[in-house]
Amino acid sequence: MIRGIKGVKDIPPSQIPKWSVVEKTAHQLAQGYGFKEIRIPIFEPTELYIRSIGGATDIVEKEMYTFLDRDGSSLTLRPEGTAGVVRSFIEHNLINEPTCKKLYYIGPMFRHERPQAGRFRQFHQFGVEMVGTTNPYADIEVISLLWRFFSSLELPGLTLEVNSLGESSDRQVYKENLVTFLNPKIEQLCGNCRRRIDTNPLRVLDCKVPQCRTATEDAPKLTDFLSQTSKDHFNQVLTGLDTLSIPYNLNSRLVRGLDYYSMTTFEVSCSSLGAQNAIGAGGRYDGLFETLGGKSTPAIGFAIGLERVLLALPESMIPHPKPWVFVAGFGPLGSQAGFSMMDTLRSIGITANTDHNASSLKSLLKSADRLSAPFVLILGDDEVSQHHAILRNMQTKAQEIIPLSTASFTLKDRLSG
RNA sequence: GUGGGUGUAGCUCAGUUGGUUAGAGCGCCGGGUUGUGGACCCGGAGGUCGCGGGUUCAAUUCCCGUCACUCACCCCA
Repeated sequence: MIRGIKGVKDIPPSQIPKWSVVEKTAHQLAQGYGFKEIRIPIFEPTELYIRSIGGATDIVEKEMYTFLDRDGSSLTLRPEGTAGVVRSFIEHNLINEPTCKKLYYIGPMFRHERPQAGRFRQFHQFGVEMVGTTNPYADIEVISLLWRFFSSLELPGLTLEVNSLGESSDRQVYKENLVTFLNPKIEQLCGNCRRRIDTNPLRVLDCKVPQCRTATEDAPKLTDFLSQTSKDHFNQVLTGLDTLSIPYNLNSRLVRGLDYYSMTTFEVSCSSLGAQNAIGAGGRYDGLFETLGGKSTPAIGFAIGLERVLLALPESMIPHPKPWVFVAGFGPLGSQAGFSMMDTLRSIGITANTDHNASSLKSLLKSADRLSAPFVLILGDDEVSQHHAILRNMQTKAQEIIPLSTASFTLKDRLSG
């Protein structure tokens, strides 16, 4: 038997209704905010991700699915969406397209991690990118869409945390101060963090190891190193969130794991999720375009993990199936008539189905029951010769005799009621 | 990559202090006669007890290894 790949899941028919609500909500809300959908490739040159995400990050160091193409060039299955969108943006000069400054995507991402609850090797993200403006209103709009997506789906136990990483010059000064603070305390830090002092000192603040927490309690705060411009920007974002009544917590330790973030960053976590509780996150990445060889262009976006959204999705959000009719044609005349009736129904948009393995009325009804058909159209030889059919409501057991000539219209009426 | 838990029927799980034909519930198939589903009753199919090795007269049960699943660390959405 050939098994599927570890951490790569099938989505069985029973799960599709959940996915449909979530995807539909994503499309409708994103478009309602003026975002246009973009579909980018599932694999890209490896270099794209190394340069955008950062060579010292876990994603690049140990989680990418990287392989050689036949010509020897290195390709990578996308571990996230922003890099590809920005690459596409630069490559096609989308900055000149007025309709392309707000883009969204939905699709699979790939990271070689050890699977656990809410974490898979192939997982799906819904993300948006707003390109070309430094205006704080852009930040607010993006966070508002993120928050509205979750509240439309009625996910319980959400917390929004926000922080500002400042401009890269702010961060440079801060980093030096932080390293000076950390170096004397190096003995108290975990092995991971000792390494981080050189590679990415900001992440030390994000460490969950208790000793690291206590060691960094009095660490200098990034907020104190922000330039006036950064401070003003961040304050306007916070004021905007207040105006829109979006609840948030300030978290000066919130550091994103991808190197390209700057200024505003945010993360939504969900208390009903267990260990992997980050359900959506994002921030500004004003430097990424330049990093990838484009013109300096500010941008902000987020990504949401759809599997995690599904885990937290309340049962009540799953829509009831549309009413449909099971056609039970039996006997030489009945099965003929049933078959053409089914086609007539489908031609006017009524969902109709039957079971070709059932031939007696009993077995047909049994099959209809198992498919939880709300209505069954009974068509035996007797009915055909009398030019009518029996419409059975499976829930109430009520049956009515309807003329064959107008059956499809009667059906349409009954199903919509 | 590290650690814990689990692996018995299609599914959820009992069980065997090592001993002839391994159980339940649900599901599935058939029957309870002739054209009416779900309930009930009766019957039936279905398992190399994850795989490999070891100990033993004897292993599904004990030991070792391995693989898979799962949760957590880490990291992230």
